[in-house]
Amino acid sequence: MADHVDRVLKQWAAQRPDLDVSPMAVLGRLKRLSRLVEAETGRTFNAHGLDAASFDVLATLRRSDAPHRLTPAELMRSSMVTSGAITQRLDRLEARGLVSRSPSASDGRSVVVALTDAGRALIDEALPDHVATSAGLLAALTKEERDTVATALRTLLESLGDGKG
Amino acid sequence: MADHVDRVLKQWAAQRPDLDVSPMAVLGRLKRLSRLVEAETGRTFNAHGLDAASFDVLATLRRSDAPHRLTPAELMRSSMVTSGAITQRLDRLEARGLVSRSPSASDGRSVVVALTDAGRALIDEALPDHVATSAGLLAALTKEERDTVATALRTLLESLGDGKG
DNA sequence: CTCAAATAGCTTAGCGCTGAGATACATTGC
DNA sequence: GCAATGTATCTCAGCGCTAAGCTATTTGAG
Repeated sequence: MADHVDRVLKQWAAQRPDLDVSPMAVLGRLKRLSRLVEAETGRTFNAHGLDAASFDVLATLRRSDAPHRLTPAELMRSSMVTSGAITQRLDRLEARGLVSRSPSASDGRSVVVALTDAGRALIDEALPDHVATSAGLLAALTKEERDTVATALRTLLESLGDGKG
Repeated sequence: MADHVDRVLKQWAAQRPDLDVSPMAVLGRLKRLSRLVEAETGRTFNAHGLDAASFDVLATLRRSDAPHRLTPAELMRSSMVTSGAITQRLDRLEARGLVSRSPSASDGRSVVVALTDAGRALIDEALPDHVATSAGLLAALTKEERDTVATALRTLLESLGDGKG
């Protein structure tokens, strides 16, 4: 029973026995799994005329309190992409009529992004599918295993400063 | 004690209590952690004049049996990127004199990619740094926790077909 | 042997993101 | 009140990747 990373670790043990490459057992799998998960969830997004970037923005708006409005700066902090990326994501979503931009009343520099009715309808339609896809991706683990992994990943995220950012 | 994903889960519980979003406790953290790890390891690569893509190719060659030769197709299967991406990665590495391409003796369609002396020197210099960075990223977990996570991630990868591919 | 199907590698248009920088407005310290 | 600093958003050139498609070669079924 060996996955790709097991083979990689074995190769390193043969070629560089002086190095302790055990961190790769976690980080190598994290990277590969992340890619596979992105590919699979991406298919669900596509089925609803979306991609991961658009879904990310719509879902972030949707889960914020009604009336589902956030500024580009808030979207940026939630998404881990640069301000330029948010501008472009919003350009695309606005062109499709899924979000609206209006000037902020309280801050002359800022903009308020809101879900339109069409945007809200689309994300509410895509969400259950996305959740089902996500559950399917984790089906190989028991609930206890999922909790253990979630807890460990949270510990790592907190140690890296995610949570205050 | 709450990280970004805890807040997201709480928002979903308030906005869509009908959905079981618990898979996001794992997948949301996987995504964020993956991004943070990429950013941090990327800094180490940069410090050696590399990026993740170049390091990936050089490391894959380096850990294969001496004389560290692989075909583009083998590099492609190891890296989870398309053949076009491999062509371009090799173009860049070849231009810098870090790898060489020569026609395969046994298959007229194929090419053999080899680490040059300079390429091998560079990857051998960068590797210990990368391993140290990787270990640092996991410092918040005990060895037992790291093993538990690695095992769970392997289970997931195998369930998704990684390992036979 | 032959020819259709599979495989290897390369090409290129288009895409989303980054990084650097510009502009406008807000806040802070004096 | 005002200058200096910080913040919010947008712009855009450049980058690496994908997807689709091309050529050349190998494989395998009949």
